[in-house]
Amino acid sequence: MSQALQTISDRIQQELDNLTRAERQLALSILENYPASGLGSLAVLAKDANVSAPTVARMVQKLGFKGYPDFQAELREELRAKVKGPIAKHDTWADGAPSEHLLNRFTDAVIDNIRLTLGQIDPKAFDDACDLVANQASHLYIVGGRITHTLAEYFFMHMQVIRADVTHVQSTSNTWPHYLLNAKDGDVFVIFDVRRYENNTLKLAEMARARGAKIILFTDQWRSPVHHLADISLSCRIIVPSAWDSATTTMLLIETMISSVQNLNWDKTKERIETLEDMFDQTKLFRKFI
Amino acid sequence: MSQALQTISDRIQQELDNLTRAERQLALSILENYPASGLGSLAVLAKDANVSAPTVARMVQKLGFKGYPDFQAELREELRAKVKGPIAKHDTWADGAPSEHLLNRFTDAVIDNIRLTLGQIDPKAFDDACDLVANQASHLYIVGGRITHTLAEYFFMHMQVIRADVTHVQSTSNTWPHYLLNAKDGDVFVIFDVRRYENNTLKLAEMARARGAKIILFTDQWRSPVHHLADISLSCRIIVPSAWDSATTTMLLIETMISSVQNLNWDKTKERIETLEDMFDQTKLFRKFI
DNA sequence: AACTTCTTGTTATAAAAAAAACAAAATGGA
DNA sequence: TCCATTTTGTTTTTTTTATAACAAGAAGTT
Repeated sequence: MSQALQTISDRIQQELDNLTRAERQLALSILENYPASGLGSLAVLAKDANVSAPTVARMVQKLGFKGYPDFQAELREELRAKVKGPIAKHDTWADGAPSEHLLNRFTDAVIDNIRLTLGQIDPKAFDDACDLVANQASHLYIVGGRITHTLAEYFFMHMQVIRADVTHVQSTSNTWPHYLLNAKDGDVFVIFDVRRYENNTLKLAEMARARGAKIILFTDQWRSPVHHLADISLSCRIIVPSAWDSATTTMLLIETMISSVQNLNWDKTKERIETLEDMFDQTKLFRKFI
Repeated sequence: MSQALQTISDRIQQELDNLTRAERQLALSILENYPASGLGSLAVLAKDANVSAPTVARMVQKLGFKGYPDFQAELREELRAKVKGPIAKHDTWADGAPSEHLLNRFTDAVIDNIRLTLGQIDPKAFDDACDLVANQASHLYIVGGRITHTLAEYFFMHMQVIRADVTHVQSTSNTWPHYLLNAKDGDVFVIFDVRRYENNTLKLAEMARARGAKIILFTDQWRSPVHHLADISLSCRIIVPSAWDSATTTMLLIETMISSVQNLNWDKTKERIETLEDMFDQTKLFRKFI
């Protein structure tokens, strides 16, 4: 009955280190849909977490409950207290931090960026871009600038696994003209350029265009001058409460594109991925996929 | 799956007139502690409302449920949806694309990752980490692995501007032991390690720890083994509908930290940035703003 | 008042859920 | 590599839980 100072959620997180692999797997599954998942039957909870029923029973006992029913009773009590409690505990992202905390303000801004970015993106254009990137008939060049080169590299790293004929070009380097010598008609350039826009990148885009290459541009809401040359432009909101701009939304689009391209190329990529799975198997920290 | 537009609470209130005396008594009792009371056992609910068990069974059937378990299942589903909050209710993120489109599914997953990550982060720990990173008295080492090195570099790039004495170490490189020779007691290591966890990174962390350094770890929900050595661990959800894991949430935390550290160091950073801007202006690498 | 209909509760039964007992598998140390 | 220990899963048993069947009671009608 005595509603502890800490919630069951806190308690689980605190004990996370003392739990075994299967128990931790279960614990994370509970937290995933807290507290709803814990209010169903033991068997369903076990199944959702891909562990056996006794594992559930054992874990709740480890957490200090008499048994699963006792665990559920406290969960319900907690829910009851929360609903009754201070009207609508203002929804913040980071529990236990005031809404003025940077964690909350920053996250608000990023969610806003994501919403606005996705809201104005043309799905057709995005799909077209994915098709271009997935097309193994043409060479793929990935171009980043001073700030964006990490994003470019992240994209490059994944593309390298997914397909052949990928090159990472840094526009700030003075070696990039060499790469362009090899560019053929129909090749694809994925260019990253956010403010402050870089002259080198623009020059590179012009020359790529002149050689008949397709250009896909990742830029910000104000759009790099490269967008006049681009076949497809994807602009992301980058405003956050910081002296710097945010790359999080761009990252989201990049990752979505990676996933999409991977699907498009699945037959050809399969083996490469299987190798990757083998790598996962090597770590003993995860259960094999069911 | 089809979560009705109206909640069960609405449904009960709407049916209130068609219910008998005992049933109404029960209905009001349910609404009293909604939804917690409905998530317990039928018998307890009956007792709390001073009605018999069959009355409960009969009423939920009158409300259109197959039986009490069915009623509970919907209650849990409702709770689940409510916890996710209004942000998740966003039917589609990309206008003009069906909800099955990868853009929408991927964004859903990322928002979920952000929500769950922020929900379990300890703001105090985060602030402490920022303080450590901001402290210019100690040298700052930033460590990335095979996959995470782009994140590490992104963080490094910003830290380089904000403060002095920053080093970027790649744990996959075989030169990192040299860096450790210089590490002193009290120095700070920011380490990135997500699955599959890298042995090199663990070794590096052990040695850093042995030399008396503080360790801040960015990892995933399953937590790299480094977390046993870390003073502060920040774990991010990374699950997305893709063969790859998502770094977007980690990026969000990194950027928030950058912003926070920048604020903490503002007096000292101000000049650095101004100097840097001058240098860039002179090299004409960039266009002017806007 | 007596009959009918509708509501409610008690008891009995069937279904399910949780826990215990046991066996297999994985892990860690010598 | 082998053995001891821990962890995990399967099967069985016990308990709990929901519902069905039935009976008592209340309300309303003629």
